[in-house]
Amino acid sequence: MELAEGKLKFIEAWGKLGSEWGINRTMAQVHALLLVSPEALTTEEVMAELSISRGNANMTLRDLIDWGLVEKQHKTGERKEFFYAEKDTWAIARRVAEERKKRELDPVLKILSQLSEVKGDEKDPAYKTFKTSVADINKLAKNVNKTLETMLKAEESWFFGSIFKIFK
Amino acid sequence: MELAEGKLKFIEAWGKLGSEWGINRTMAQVHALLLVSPEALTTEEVMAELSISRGNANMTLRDLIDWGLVEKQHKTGERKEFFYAEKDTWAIARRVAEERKKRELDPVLKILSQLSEVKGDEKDPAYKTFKTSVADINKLAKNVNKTLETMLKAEESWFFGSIFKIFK
DNA sequence: TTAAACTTTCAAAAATAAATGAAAATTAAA
DNA sequence: TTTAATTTTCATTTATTTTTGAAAGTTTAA
Repeated sequence: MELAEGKLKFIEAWGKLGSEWGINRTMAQVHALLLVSPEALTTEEVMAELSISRGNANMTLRDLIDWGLVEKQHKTGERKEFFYAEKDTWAIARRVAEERKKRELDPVLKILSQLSEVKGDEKDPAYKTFKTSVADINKLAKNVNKTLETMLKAEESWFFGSIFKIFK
Repeated sequence: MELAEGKLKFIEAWGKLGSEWGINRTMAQVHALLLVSPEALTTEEVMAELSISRGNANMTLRDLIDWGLVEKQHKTGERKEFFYAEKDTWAIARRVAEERKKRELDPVLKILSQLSEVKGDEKDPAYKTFKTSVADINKLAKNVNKTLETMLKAEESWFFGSIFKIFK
């Protein structure tokens, strides 16, 4: 396979994966494009490579910056802004994990703890099932939360190394 | 908070979480409803509780069965079908992990291994960056894959217990 | 200043995903 | 069988998400 073809395949695959995980397809594609670009790209270049509009490119790049996955660069003598993607995969994974934890897991943990307070008739099967399900999910969510917190602090080799040491 | 209100909050939260993770909101809500129901429900009951159409209820329930999260039950003397959700949270997490691994991670691993074969000019920065990014993502994906495989085999207490023993 | 280069915004359009509901298909009791 | 109950299908409709593109805003060089 040629580089050009591989690049297209990579962008396509990353976009598909993103959309399956609730991330806008175009955003994932722009990220993929920047990931395989040695140099920072301009908005124009992103627009041209992916055939997307200026507005779309601009908003998507801004979102990627908000996620901490891309940074703006300025080149001396150049008026335009350049966009460069963080290349360290483990850092990317941590950024995504951190952001989604903050946006999604933390709110869910809050709601679950409220739902743990629901009072009712201990004889009522509906109440008992509710209680048990909420308690179980709460326990799992807290374990996931603790694991993520560990991951956010860890180096990749340490994190996976330690996991596999245990489960070998 | 009352049971009725808590139930609504739970269904709403589960639906929102689902949609953030690429799962149809209604499907997550039906799952939530069944999770807190001590008894198996009929299609009619699901339709009424969530105010959704027959077609939607039918398709959603079928999808949940495909995911292995819900099973059909038949009651003697009853013509209708009843739907019951697996209540063991760890089993649910494993089912979801297994299914998404199969549907999403496995195809990505396959593409990444193809992309590892891309040939090009070692002096070309575009080629070098492509190679490095693909190799790094491949490594991470394989580690995630191994961790998932471990999780699929493990008991919850063992899995998290072992992780926290290491990271204490 | 001013004017060209560049970035951002956002209402409208297009694309995509999900839901409806009535008809067709299936099932099982009479 | 026949028929009534129940489930499934799927063309249409509705809702949601994403993209466009032109206008407004901003920046910087002359």
